[in-house]
Formats: sequence, C-alpha cells, structure tokens
Amino acid sequence: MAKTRARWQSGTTIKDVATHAGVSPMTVSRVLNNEPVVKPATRSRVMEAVKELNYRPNFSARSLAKARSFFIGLLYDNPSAGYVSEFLDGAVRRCRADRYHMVLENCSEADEEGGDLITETLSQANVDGVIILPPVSNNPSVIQAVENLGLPYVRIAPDGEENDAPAVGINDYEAAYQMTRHLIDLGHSQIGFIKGHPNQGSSHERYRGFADAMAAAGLTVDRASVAQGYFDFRSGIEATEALLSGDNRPTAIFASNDDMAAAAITMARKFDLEVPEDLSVVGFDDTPIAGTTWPALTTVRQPIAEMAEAAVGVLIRDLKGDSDAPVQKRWLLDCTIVERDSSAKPKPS
Amino acid sequence: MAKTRARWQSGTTIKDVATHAGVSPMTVSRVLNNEPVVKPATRSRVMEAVKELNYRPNFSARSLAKARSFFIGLLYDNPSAGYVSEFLDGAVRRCRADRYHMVLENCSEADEEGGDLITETLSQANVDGVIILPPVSNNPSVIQAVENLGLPYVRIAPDGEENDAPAVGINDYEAAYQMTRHLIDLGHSQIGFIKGHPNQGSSHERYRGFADAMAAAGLTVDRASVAQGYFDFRSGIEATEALLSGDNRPTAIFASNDDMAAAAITMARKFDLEVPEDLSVVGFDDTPIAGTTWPALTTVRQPIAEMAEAAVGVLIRDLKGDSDAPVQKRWLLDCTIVERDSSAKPKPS
DNA sequence: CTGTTAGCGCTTTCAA
DNA sequence: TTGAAAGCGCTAACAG
Repeated sequence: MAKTRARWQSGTTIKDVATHAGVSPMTVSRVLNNEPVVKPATRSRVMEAVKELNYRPNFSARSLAKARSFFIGLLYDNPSAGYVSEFLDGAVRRCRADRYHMVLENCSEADEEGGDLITETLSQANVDGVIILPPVSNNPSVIQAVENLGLPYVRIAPDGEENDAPAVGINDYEAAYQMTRHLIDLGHSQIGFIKGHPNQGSSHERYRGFADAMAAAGLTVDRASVAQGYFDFRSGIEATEALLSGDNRPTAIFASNDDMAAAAITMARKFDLEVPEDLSVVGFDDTPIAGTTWPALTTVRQPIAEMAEAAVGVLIRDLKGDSDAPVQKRWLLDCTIVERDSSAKPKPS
Repeated sequence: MAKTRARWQSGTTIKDVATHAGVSPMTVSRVLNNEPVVKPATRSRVMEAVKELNYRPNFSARSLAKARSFFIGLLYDNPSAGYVSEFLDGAVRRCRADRYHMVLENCSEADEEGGDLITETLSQANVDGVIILPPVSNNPSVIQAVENLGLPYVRIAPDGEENDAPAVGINDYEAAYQMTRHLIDLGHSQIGFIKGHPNQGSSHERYRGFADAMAAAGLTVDRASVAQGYFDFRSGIEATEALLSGDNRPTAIFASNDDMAAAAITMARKFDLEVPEDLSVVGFDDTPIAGTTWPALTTVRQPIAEMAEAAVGVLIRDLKGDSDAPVQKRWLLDCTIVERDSSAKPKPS
C-alpha cells in the first residue's frame, strides 16, 4: 500500500478541477485568485467544480510559486499575559481579512543566543514579515537579526527612536495627562504619583504627563508626592506606604500601572483609609486585575487590539508593496479612561 | 528591472550550495536534513558552503515536496489571558525542538459561522495538525470541521469523553482533593466551598474532589457550606456572603478559582474577619491575581505549559507516524498546591 | 555513500 | 479571454 499522502491534503489538485470544469489549470488558478479577466460563465463553471470536488488549494505550492508565505511572525517574550492574548486577538482578526496567518515565536532565549536562534527560527518559519512586541521591540540583537534576514517588520511600543522602521505605540504622555486631569477635575489637589520601572520609556512618559498636567493646573509636585515603583505589586506597597506616611497626605494616588494601584488600595486599608472616600486610587493598563480590586479600579485602557490591527495593517500594506508613497513611520494611538469605583471627589475636610 | 524576489528569500538555493561544495543538490538536501548516511568529510564541506553562501532553505519548497508544512494550528477562543500565553510558551518551546511552528487561529466567531470559517481558515493555514484549547475543545462544530479536514488534533481539557481523539488535561478531582486535605490537615473542619460554573466539567470534578476528601475525613458537607459561583469575581462576592452569613460560619473557604477566592478575601473584611487568622481562603488556577491579593493566595497551580508540551508532543509523534502502537488517548497531568499566605491553622476558639 | 530523474501543486510568462 | 510551457526550490525513489 502506498504511503498515504499527508492527511491535510484533500488530494484533489487544481488539475482535477480544471478537467472537471473543462478548462485549463491556469484558468482555475485565475478564478481562485479573483483575477478579473475571467469570463463570468467560465468563472462560475470553475466555482462549481471546486465545490463539487471539495477542492482546497495547497498553500505550500502557492507560496513556492509566489515567493510569499502569507505568514507573519510575532516575536514576543513574556509581557503581561493579558497583553499577548489581547494583541493576538486584534492581529489574528486583521490577518484574516487579507488571508494572512500569525506564527508565534518566543524570544525569551534571544539574549543568550545573541540573535542566532532568532535568525534560524525565523527563516524556518518562512514568514513574510514580523511584528515585534515589547520588550523584544527594544532588543537590539533581535532587531538586528530580523534586519539581516531582510524581513520587513513593525515594532510595538519601542522605547527610543533609534531607527526608522515603522512602530506602533500608545500615547503614554497624553493618557497620563488626561488621567491626572480626571483627578484634578474631581477636586483633588494633593495627588501622589507612583512611578514605573525606570528602565522603560513609558514610565518616563507617564510621569511627564502627570507632571505637566499638575503644572498646567497650577499644582505643585514635591518630592514627597512622588514615589518610585517598579511596576510590581510589592513595590506598589512600599511606594504607597511612603506616600501615605508623609505629612501632607495625598487625597489621590495615581499609580503607573494596575498592579501598583491594586497595592495602593490594599495599603490604604492598613492606614484605615476608605477608597475612594478618603483616598482615590487610579491605575494604568486596565489589566484583568482592575476588575478584581475592591472597589473596582479606575484606570487607563490601552487599545492593544487596535495596535495589533494597525501593526498588521502596516505590515501587509508594506508586503503588498502598493504604497509607493513614503510610509508614515510612527503611530501613537490614544487610550481611554475607564472610570470605575476607585476614584471620587475628595471628602470636604 | 525584474520584480525583486520576496525579501525573505536569501536568493541562494540548494543548487548553488551544491555547486559551491562540488556535490549534488541531493547530497546537500541530505546534510540539511541530518540524514546519517552522508560521509563526514562531505558533510562538513557542504556545511561550509552553506555558511559561506549564507544559505537559507526555502520552507515552502520543502513543505511542498514533503507534503508537510511543519505548522501546527492552535485553535483558541478567549480563555483567561494568562492561560493562552502560558500555553503558548510551552507549545512554542516544544515545537522548536522538532522544527515545528505554531499558527494561531481565533475561533470566537465559530459559533455563528458553524465551522465553515474554521474550515476555510484552517485549510489556508496549511497546518499539519491542530491543538484545541478550551472552551473550543468542547465546541462540536469546530471539532467536526477539523475532522472533516482530516487533520489530526489534540484537545486540551475537554469536558466529556464523547470522542476518542487524544486529549490532555489536568486532574481536577485529585487537585481539589489534595487542596481540601491541605485545609483539613491544618485543622479545619468547617470548610465552605464555592462551586464553579455548572456548564464546565471541571466545576463538577473540583466539587467531587472536595466532597470526597471531606467524606474521607469524616467531615460533613451540608447545604449551608456550599455556595454556587460562576467563576467570576462578582459571583464570588455573593457566594462568600452566603457562606459567611450562616450560623455555622466556616473557618476556611475553598473557592473553585482564584477570582472567586480574591472575592472571598475581599468579602472577609466586610465581616471583620482577618485572613488567614479568622478565615483561611484558598483558590484554584494560580492566575496572576493570586499574587496580587492580600494576603497572597494559597492556590492550585495548573501545569499549563507542561500540558502544552505534552499536547504538541503527542501531535508531533502522531504526525511522524512512528508510533504504531495504539496511542494513549487521554493524559491527566497533576497539579501542585502553592502555599502562600491566605491559609493557616484555624484560631483555637 | 552519492547522483539522477521526476515530480510536489501552483503560478509566471508568453503566445494564441 | 484562455492555454501551453517552464519553472519556483526542494525531496522521494531508485540506481549505481
């Protein structure tokens, strides 16, 4: 017995369809690729044959002939879990519209291997282009590897402006500015801020947004009202303790991410402060945690899925090569503030 | 000027390498595929040529010739974010060992489309096999579509036993049993249980494990000590309230997942109960939330990455077809209990 | 151990 | 508007 052909192949080829429809394989190909030149009558004849034979094109063959794989690689490391999966949603959705597919590549070992692993993996994956998630989007050796392969790529939320490859990110500054305004508009003037990890660009942007909004409102930001955090829960605990132990206790705390905001809420209780009555707490990111704090957290929602769609869109456009105009290099999407229950007017004291 | 060839192609082919090394293309192919027959001297000569020419194999061509794509599809919907991303880690890692790659397919629209979308997408994706995450692993129309395509597949944590395709899951019953033992061993005898969503098989298994452990210890489980939840925070709040309002207030609460356990911790405070001094609370899943409750949550850790590795391993073995022996159909991996700060001995009253 | 031949299934190119 | 020929880059099968 002949070794069965791979099970995923339906077995029928374009040739069978051609015979069945009484045309040449080439015509079938044209129909399948939606080329407009085919006569409607012929087209429908072919379509019928396709249906009847339950024909499925072989995409390896197509890739080989077209020299395009219709696969897009996604390089990630281990950002917050929610980030990847929400990103995937957007990316996969956008891909489907153009019949592309996402291939995943974990880059956590990229550092030791110095990019060689990426090079090998990526060329095996046979992708037409690559999307690079943070923090990999700031990893020079990975970027280098991708460039050496000659692959077009889009970076997500990269820190610096070191190169001119397209990048998609969020407007951290603006979002932090608006969130600060939200607190100010509620009537707060003593606002504490918990910074993010100093090795990440967004930390600085968020702080800038906060500081500028305060300044614009004529409010002062002194040392005592800013605490250093590192994006994790534990550091949020310590930062909050510092903020709440001072003389001029703030009536609101703006943490640079949700984990630290959750910590602030927890810590408030140790100080016998009710949230939001005695202390408003707001975060950033709208991670799942925001829905499981008590009270539920007012926070900044990143349009992660939209970023994904944008990134895939840019890449596909590039791949198609139908944009001769110099492409825009940097997209900054706007966030939205999700008002839940952890922020309110300060108690009239 | 000729249309440039796709950028991901290095341009050099197996033929160039062959010429450069003074052998036939076939020999190069054998070297590249690690076939042991090649004479070491020849092999190294080829390797050098590969290096010098910076040759990268074209995987579409290989796929076409081998009738295998080396892609594995991952069908998911939207389980908890952490689940997907941890699963991916394990899957991608395991794939790399055999030079496979993961292609992602979102199935959230599968219900309306009745499987047709999946059929189309999947045949385009050109995958050799498929791994199906919950809750899709219980979606009959998706399973049907995959089977129609003749694709081998592995389901993750499916509920029933309706079919005999391979499946990988965790031993919910055993884990719940052990966690209950943990509480009993600490000295608790009044233990409240918050059930999970009744439409999921794991809810029942976890409850069974709890009930059996209690029975085995000679402890009674009455109506008042079991509350219905639905896996979300809100339902955990209500369930805990019910549990804590009764006459025989429990000294420990076992929630069927972490979200509900987080709710239990929150609710305990409303009742002026300290955790774990007055009330122990334990969860299930070890989601990121478990690290951001206060106190940190004792919970059951699922070996998600291991499940992924197992699933990919099974699939690849099947794909290789090198196992003639009837394959095992169902794997149940063991969980581990992560003891943190939310469980302790009951206060001597 | 290595080479030759003949495709894999589709698309490009050119001709009709 | 359609078809014929000639590969895309690689590997199975067979010879030697």
